[in-house]
Amino acid sequence: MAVNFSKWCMGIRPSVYVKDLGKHVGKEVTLKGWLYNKRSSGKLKFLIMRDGSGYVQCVVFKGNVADEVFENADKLTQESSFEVTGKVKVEPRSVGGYELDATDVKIISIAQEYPITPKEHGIEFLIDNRHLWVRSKKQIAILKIRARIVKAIRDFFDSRGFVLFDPPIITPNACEGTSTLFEMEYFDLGKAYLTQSGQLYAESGAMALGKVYTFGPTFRAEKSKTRRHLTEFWMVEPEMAFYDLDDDMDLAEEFLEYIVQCVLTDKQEELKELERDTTKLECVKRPFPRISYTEAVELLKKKGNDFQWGNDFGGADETLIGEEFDRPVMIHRYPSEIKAFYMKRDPENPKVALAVDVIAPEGYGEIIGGSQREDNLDFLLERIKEHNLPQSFFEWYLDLRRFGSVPHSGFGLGLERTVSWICGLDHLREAIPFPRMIYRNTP
RNA sequence: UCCGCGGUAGCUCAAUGGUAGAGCAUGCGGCUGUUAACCGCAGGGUUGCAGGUUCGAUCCCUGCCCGCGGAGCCA
Repeated sequence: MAVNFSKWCMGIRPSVYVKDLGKHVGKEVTLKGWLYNKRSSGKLKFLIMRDGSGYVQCVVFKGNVADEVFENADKLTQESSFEVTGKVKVEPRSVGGYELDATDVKIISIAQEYPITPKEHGIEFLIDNRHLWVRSKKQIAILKIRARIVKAIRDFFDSRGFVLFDPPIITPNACEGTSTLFEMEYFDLGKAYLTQSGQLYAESGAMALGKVYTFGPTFRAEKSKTRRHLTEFWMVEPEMAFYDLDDDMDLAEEFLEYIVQCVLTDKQEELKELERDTTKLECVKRPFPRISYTEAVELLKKKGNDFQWGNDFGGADETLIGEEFDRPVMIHRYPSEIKAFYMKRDPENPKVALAVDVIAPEGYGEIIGGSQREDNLDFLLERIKEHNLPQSFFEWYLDLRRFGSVPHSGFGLGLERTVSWICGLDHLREAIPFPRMIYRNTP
């Protein structure tokens, strides 16, 4: 019996995407996408199609097509979906360098009046329409760079013997005991919280697998209202057995260099769309400057900032320090009092912790926070008491010191801050598809 | 929570104590090379809400609501 295979084998997916038009010069192709913009000149229409992969200008000339085709082109409104068939030609006058000489235009769906016009809009309006705003050129460029950064992060660790180790999102207590967390009722077990960090769990993973990394969303219920904060953000946290603070810093700088160089190599077009000054990114090469907290305080004082040893740096302080260098700067050995309970104190100076923060250049602030972890059971018990943390919640964590404790270190990198810095954004809300902020959880 | 700024057409903004204006978007018309195209015409408004002052308030005053930016906290 004859079977009509074509009925089952042919879907509706496009056979050609805009980014590949260079391979089809002189040939007729059919593209599917949305109308980005339209200009018309009587008998001549220019349709700018976007299909997610790129943009191409399609020329519809009344004399060359059926009346119905020309009418279809006329009916298309901004963001209407359509299919266009035509011959690909090289055209320097056209954006992207190629152009489609249309022979057929099929309407898929006419868009209603599209709210995001080619003129300027306010940020509130754009965020209200975030689900549509992601179709805009700059947003597409940012989202593509974000995806490339995520791939660079995974590639970096996967190719260096790290194992992905997923921590829980729902936790029974605050990991570090400092931040305000999102609270929930967990059946009959009482209150539970959305995680603020996977780090403590990652330590368990490092004791099992040697080198691990966690990568996922984390949550902070702080009422932060600045361009540097989101309530939901992504963090990658490597954790390594038998790494001290120096090893930790070596890894952090190699990691950042790798991410930036990947974006520079693969995302030139997107960086250009964002008008990013790439010479600033090209500087991001090892070695990064390493200064102690104490040296950073002296630097601030020299710059006329009346900063007291023992305080934590604010955003303005970080910017001042960052300005001194053309690449990320690593600040290590912070006062232990302003750092988390699990950070190991420096045996040579117990007033400071073996911690490191990496400050991005150009005022982007802290993108990495890390440390060597306290591996001594007794010291860790002391810290937990000092911080007034409930020891019972940390028994499992203390077990990691009871059963074959080793020196170990790790750090956390904030994904959106990294995206924001590399893209040169002025607010974190554009670095994630759907930002969650104190006064906004929609769309 | 504190400090500062704002709310006028679908969007971005302007204006004056005396009938509310532009650009974009939308509709119609024009143009064979446009690049946020351009030109002409048209529709589109309870000026955030509630009071007060005034002959008259979008404008001045009071309160409230909403938003934005910054601080603290942090990635």
